Amino acid sequence: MRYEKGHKEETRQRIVEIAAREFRRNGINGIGVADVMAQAGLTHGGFYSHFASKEELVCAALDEAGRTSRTRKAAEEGKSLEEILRGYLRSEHRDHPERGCAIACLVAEVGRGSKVARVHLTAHVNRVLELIEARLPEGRETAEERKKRAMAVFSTAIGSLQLSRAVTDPVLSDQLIEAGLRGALALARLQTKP
Amino acid sequence: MRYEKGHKEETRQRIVEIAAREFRRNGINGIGVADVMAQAGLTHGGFYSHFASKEELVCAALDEAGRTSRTRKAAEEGKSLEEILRGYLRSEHRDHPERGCAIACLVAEVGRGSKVARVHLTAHVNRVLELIEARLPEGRETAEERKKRAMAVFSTAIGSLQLSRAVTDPVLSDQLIEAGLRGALALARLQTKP
DNA sequence: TGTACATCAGTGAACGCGCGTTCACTGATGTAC
DNA sequence: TGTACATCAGTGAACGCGCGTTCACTGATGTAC
Repeated sequence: MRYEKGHKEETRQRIVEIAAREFRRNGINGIGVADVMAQAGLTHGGFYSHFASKEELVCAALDEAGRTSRTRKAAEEGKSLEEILRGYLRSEHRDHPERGCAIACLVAEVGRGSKVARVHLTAHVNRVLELIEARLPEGRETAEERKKRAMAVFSTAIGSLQLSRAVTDPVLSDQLIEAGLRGALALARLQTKP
Repeated sequence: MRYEKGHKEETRQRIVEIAAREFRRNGINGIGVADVMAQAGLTHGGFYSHFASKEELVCAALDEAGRTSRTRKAAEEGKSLEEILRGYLRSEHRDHPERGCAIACLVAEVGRGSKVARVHLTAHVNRVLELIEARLPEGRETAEERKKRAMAVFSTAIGSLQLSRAVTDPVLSDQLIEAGLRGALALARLQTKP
């Protein structure tokens, strides 16, 4: 064969990594297949020997973003929930969506998109929720209550991050991040009642 | 003149209302100028006698969505924050983005878009935050603390609404809404500490 | 060892399509004389 | 009162462009004999 063994897999991986970055930066509609391929040093025609469609790339990119998520990495390193949330709700994350949380960048767009992509996003969401839940302080609550506590924490985090990115007032933007952090931390400590 | 006085204004208003609906439903990139005009019973060519560009329509639609926001309406009717949040975090709202919160639908996309559109979204965000803040239970906190409390409440609300829309598991979706509601209510009651 | 052939990742022209935008035009009405 | 002209919201063909996708092809290498 022309290329060493594993070459194609490496190329595919490179494409997926670039896509994961560019989709987060520009939105799925904001970046084209040809652009991704060019960034990988290839021409657009070769794309379809790796993927059946752009949608398939979207799914692979969502998985990749989930797999390499810094939140997950922090969790694996044994960081506490507070540390994880502080890593998530900071200006560096706000200013660099391309290497940040894919859910915050793409929830709405994926939500409007194909079922398959939504399934991949859902898997990612579930993993993050489990990760948060496992790090919640103990409490006398049911498993479902606990799960909902994690959901509220994560909702606060992605909501404030997104708002902080969209808003034009830099002071407001900073406040949103900080408010989100405090809120998420407070909810993590809290046992919500029905 | 061919048309009665005010005709053009009425047409423009019709276009803006349809755009506000369709942008929320499909995203800004998901609906074209020609489509909006067709829904208004017009042809696409006439669009540019009303607006200089699609971007201008986006701004007008964001303003319209803010102006006719059900949250704002509920607030004007004297509803409490709890009632407002219960109106926001319900399955009906999740299932009908087209007549719901434009911020939840479009934060990310507008955030990636033009400065002008972001300015209009920011104005909308500020109005919602003021509205929440004014309905927060009293507390011994600074004005800024209070404002941040409102921010955390709103972040939780839009975050959980968006997640509930994107996720494919209907049980999880319902849980996300409920968790968001409880979380937002808890944060509204809470005085977060620095 | 040398030659013919098979393989296959990647190329680049081409396709159809939808988009935002432009523009010469229409035609019903109001206005001027 | 009648005629000529001005107005202007809306029409629809056309524009250039970028997109996702297809496909015949290339050319370096491995394999068969």
